[in-house]
Amino acid sequence: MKRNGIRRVTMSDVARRSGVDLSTVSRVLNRSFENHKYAPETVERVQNTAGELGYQPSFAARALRTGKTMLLGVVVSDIANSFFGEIASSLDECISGHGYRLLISNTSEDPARQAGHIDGMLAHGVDGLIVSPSGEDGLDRAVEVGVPVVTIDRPLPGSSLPFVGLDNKAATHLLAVKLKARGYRRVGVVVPESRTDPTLHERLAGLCSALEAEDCTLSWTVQIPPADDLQKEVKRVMSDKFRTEEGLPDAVVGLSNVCTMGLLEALADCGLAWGASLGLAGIDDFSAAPLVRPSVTVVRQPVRRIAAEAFSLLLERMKNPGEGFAAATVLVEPEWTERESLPERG
Amino acid sequence: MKRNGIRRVTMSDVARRSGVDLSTVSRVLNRSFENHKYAPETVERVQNTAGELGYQPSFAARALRTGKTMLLGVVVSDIANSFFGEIASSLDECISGHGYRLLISNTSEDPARQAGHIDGMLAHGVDGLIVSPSGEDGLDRAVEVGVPVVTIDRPLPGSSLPFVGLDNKAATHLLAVKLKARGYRRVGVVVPESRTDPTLHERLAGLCSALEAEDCTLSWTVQIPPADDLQKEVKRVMSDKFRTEEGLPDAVVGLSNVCTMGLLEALADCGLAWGASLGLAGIDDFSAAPLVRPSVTVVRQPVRRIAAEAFSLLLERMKNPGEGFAAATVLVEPEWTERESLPERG
DNA sequence: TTGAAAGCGCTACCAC
DNA sequence: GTGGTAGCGCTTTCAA
Repeated sequence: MKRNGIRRVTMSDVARRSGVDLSTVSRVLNRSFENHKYAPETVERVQNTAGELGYQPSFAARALRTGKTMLLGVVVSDIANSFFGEIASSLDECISGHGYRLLISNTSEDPARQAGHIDGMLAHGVDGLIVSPSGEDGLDRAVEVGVPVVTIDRPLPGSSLPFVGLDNKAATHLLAVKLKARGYRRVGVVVPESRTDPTLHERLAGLCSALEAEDCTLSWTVQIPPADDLQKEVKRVMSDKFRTEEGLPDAVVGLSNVCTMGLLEALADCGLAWGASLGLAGIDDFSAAPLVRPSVTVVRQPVRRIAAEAFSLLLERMKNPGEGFAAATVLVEPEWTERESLPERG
Repeated sequence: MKRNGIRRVTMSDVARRSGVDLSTVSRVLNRSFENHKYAPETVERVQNTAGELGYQPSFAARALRTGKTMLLGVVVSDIANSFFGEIASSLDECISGHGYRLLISNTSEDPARQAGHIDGMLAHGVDGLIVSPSGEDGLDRAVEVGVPVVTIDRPLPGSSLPFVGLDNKAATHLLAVKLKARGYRRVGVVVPESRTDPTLHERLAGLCSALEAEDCTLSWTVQIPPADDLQKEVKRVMSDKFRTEEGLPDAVVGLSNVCTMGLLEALADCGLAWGASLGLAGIDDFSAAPLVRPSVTVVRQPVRRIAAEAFSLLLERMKNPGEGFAAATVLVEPEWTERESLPERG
């Protein structure tokens, strides 16, 4: 193969140069010594010339032969979101040592784009797929061609795909218990309205019933319609609400990190202080949470664990292709991250 | 090719099913009609059967033949950093419509890992590479095999690789002028000490001379030694400094987003208010900047433009392989982002 | 312990 | 307008 006039070093170059057969080179370099006891001197000679020539295997050729590309597809809604950034970073760590590489794509919550990206990744022959699904589009194709898929962050409704994500029930329960224990009775909630992310409904429903169980009242729920810049939209809507409405609940809760950030902006915008007078908490951490004053108490998702579990599930499925795996759902426990915005109520 | 017992649909399947030759299918599906006027009915038949059969091209096979994989390698120090997250997201947007996919890797500022990742990406046959270099390791290999490289964020010292990044001179000049104009005379600076990122030296040197030109004084410079969690390290070091030292400068400046965030933590930690009494500004925006009170005025990097310029440079080089390109350096202009932390001095 | 050769799916050159 | 075919670089079965 020539590219730009520079011919890449191939196995047959190494073979010719070291006076052995192509297949010998292949076996030596792939240390498939199980069935082939090569003379130590042959091994050494081949390895040396490979080194001298600067031989690099061609994954494309290997993929064509073996059907394995050592490529993992990662499809998320927004890689610029710190949550997915950390997921990507953790996955990168997980795969090192396994020889895989990460193919990453954004869907922007657009099912059509998701389908396109999954199709593209399948065409590239990814060995496995980690998807934070914005709808079911494209996923069936993957299953059809036998590529293992693990979903993360939010399950795909009605699907039996393996899933790894936060235990939202536990998270909302934790939140409700803390709110109650600290004397907050009437709480307001803000949540994005999303057709593609059932997690948000789950959190909302979970918080509702958990609050009820704790004898607390859900003063109001604000659903933020989808928007290009969701955080700004939250700010806008909530600023309006804070300005026009009489009375505040004891505490407000953001059900996703973007929500809580928008909420923060709205509060500041309206000159409302949070903390002692108005409790504030969120689900999902964000980089500004420890920086603002009072700093924001949140229920954290153990991001690195989510990534690790997802990879391990995927690895298992890639190693045993075609096996019938039981539906797997790994719910990771939330982590209470105490900061200043939800103090004991005076 | 079988994978997991599921045979993928190939061109010859389509050919057989539609009663034409394999090569016809190839040409029809690749719309290489330039030299081949096919009968409309043939075209339609082929396209239909391809659709029915659910044919998906194999990029591996195509790559083996053509030497193009439609894969772009992105090597950065930390994909979890919002700067690189946005870069990745912007690139993802840029490539859509060009058919490329993104292969992303973290180096954690480790030259050895960088070399490993670049090698791996070359083995996968990436058509081009976008690198935020942590040293020169591995880059020569890419150049050797003729794969175009564009560096971003920080140039590789002594290298003629094309580069796209912030105009640091302009950024520090802007900062100095604003400081002066608003009555800040003595300024303290905090900057990470890095062996792999010349940008930071450049910013420091730039700010030094710009301040001098404006008749301002550099009260102190704190260099933060490399650490696992740099932000925490900044916080630690600066908290110490603020607590033990008498007197404060008129303003403090963080030379990277992580620095400014750590600075923020340190100030809060020491009960120091920024804004009116102590000016605060930073280079490089971060999500918490508009959220804290007073919100933090920064010199922003036009991230999306950096990504777009880098891609366009790369595209040009990929399209004209082997051409001798003049060394290209694209310096993008900083954007003054006015917020509250650097008011006119009373 | 090593060699020969088939063939993965595709593109592109040459024929007709 | 369409068909035939070589071969990209590699793994792997079969033979020796």
